[in-house]
Amino acid sequence: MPELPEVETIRRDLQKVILGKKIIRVCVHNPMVIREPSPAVFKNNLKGLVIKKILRRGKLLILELSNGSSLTIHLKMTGQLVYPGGSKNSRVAFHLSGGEILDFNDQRLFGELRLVDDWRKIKFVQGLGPEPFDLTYDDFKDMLSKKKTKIKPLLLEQSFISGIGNLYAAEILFRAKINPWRSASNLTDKEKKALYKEIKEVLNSAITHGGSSIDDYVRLSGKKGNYVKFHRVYGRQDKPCFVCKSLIKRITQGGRGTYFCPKCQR
DNA sequence: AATGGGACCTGCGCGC
DNA sequence: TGCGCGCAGGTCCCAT
Repeated sequence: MPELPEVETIRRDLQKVILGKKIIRVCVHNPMVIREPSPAVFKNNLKGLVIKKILRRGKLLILELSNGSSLTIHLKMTGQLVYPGGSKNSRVAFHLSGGEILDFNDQRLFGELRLVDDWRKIKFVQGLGPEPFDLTYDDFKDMLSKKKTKIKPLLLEQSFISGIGNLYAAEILFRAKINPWRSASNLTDKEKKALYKEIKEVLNSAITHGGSSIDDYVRLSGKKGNYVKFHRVYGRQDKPCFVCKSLIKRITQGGRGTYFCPKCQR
């Protein structure tokens, strides 16, 4: 489940190997993942364009191209980018100059590829909240005080803050010692400060270690990310807390699994 | 505004 | 062995 750290890891990986390469040909093996324009136009218009810049906004990957348009990629749950690729199971294969292939794989077909004139105008992008690393503490504090929502679902809201998903929300709240049921506006200043600090630290550390390879996520090379060994709560239901030995709980909030330590997180 | 549910998909692990 | 079911969670959409 690629979240900000996984997408940023892929962005950095891509930057090292495909920047400046030309898209020679696009093979669409499953048109479902191409959301705009039509698959035929998508294929045709990408041909001959050079990859000029590789950006990330929230969990969205953006490849800016030589004619000013952009290829945007949302991996959703099971999307992967692999290079050098060439897998028979890929959904879309981008043949690049130099002879190698960039594969877009996606088991569950939730992923979204778009070719757009201006990525900033995509509805999804317009709805995104601030990037965690651009956010000042004062702004964050204000944002929290205006929300009565439970803090865990709030962290998942991309319009509130962009890039955090189910896994990192759990890890961040554990490290900030905040119970997932707490209301955002009721957090103490100390808790808000801890939360602000842990959002940056957890995401940063996860990027440093190449993201968390659970389920389908792999880096561009196909290798796994190493952050799973730093997980404190995610996926650790009924296992002892690393801090206090209480058993980690799994509850459901807004239809999503939430892992936490009932003793450390009050 | 907050909250809950279903939809999109598919493979996996479970119980029978 | 094999079948059906629930589950995983990013995002959108609808209902309350």
